[in-house]
Amino acid sequence: MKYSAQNTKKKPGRPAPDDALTPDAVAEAALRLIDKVGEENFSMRHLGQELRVQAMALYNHFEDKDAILNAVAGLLLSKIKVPQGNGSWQSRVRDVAFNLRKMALQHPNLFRLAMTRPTHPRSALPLTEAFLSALADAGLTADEQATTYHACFLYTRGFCLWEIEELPHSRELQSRELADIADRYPRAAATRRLIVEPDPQQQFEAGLNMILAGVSATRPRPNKK
Amino acid sequence: MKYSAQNTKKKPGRPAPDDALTPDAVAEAALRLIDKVGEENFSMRHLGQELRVQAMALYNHFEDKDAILNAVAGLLLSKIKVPQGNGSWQSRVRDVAFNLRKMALQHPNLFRLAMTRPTHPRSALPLTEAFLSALADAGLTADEQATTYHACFLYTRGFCLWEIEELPHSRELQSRELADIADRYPRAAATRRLIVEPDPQQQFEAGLNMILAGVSATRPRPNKK
DNA sequence: CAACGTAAATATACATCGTATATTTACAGG
DNA sequence: CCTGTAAATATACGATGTATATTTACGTTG
Repeated sequence: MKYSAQNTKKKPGRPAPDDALTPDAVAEAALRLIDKVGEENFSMRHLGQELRVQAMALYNHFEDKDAILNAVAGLLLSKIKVPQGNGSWQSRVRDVAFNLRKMALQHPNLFRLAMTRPTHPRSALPLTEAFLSALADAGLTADEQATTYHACFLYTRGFCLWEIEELPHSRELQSRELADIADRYPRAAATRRLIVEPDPQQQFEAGLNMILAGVSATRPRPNKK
Repeated sequence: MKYSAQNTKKKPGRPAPDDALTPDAVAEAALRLIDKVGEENFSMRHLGQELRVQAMALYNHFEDKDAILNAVAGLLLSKIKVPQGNGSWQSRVRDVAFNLRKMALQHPNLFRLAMTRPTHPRSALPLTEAFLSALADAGLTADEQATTYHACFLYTRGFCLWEIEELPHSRELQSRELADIADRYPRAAATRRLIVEPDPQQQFEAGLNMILAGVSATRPRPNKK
């Protein structure tokens, strides 16, 4: 079911000011389209059609497709709400991580894009800052903050990508194959079920808690706020 | 610089048994090719040329391109050596993680493929088993093993992908942009340097140790071996 | 040993993709 | 009003994955 031609018979040439595209409009439309159809089904022609425009018109506003994807990534990151800190530093770290995961679950087709693009350092800064502000309150040195932030972020991102992209496939794995596996790797097969079957939210929280416990263990007397 | 036609003038028809392709030969060639040129420059025609064969010949041995990529992923995973356990459970977990990272650094163009494809559960089993055997010796319950394994694995994979795919880009970020960043997010900018500049090996180890410390903290009295 | 079915290759073709280039149009500034 | 230019269309090219048709020679069977 290819997207049909829908009789776009527009004359070439400069459009009326109100009908003109803007980079923002292009980026927003691209975001909505990818959200709907996934990145692998997103093409310049497809996006053009969504905007009632030929594909090449988009190149007046963006260098190439890559630039559009970068813009989409930045746009999505800018929409993540970062909680202003209340409560213990642990619960603030958790809040940030939970917000990230919430975005992942709401926009599974956009999450990888948002977390992967080079735009990332720039637009993810509020998020980073929220993480670090919590870790600073834990009394960590700058070095420890860096390591801890990195570990928490990588874990959170990795878990969300796993939950979105791998868990669904894992769940439909044939029991035939599972039996085959269980023969030679009994422990791995059993563990597989313990990872795939339980509530992901709890799994996520348990892993994050483990990291936070490691932080506390390394540095047993944090500053009281 | 497109790969040139190199005068492949072979007659159609069934080849001599010695000249015939095999699925294994195709998968190995694909692995080598992707290792060299990266997944995004890997095409059926390109692979065919490597094997002195038209692209369509490959479809006699694999369903489609996706199936070839799956085979490559499995092939690479099967080549990872898993250390048989010596030393404390912590050092055994570290060994497995280090082996994974070693493979990542040796084959940066193949690592994402290997870690992403659905083949994963099947071929990664020896690796999983090695992780779990160490965690079992730590005295963890099956549930705890599952959570811990998952956290360690996600962290390791996430770190390696970051090191391979993001760190290089981060390092060439313009100082102009950095200054811009430092104004509004001083903490994040400072942390960025602490993450991007130090030795990745030490960073990786520090993060992993943090997780392992969390495990020990949660369960302070492991079984002695 | 000849006939034949079929496995494994080539040959050709198509839709789709990103995008380079050329053309067209209408607004904006002198 | 004239004109330069911004923003659109139109067209075209090279790649890509792969469906389909064709060709060839191996292996089997009479």
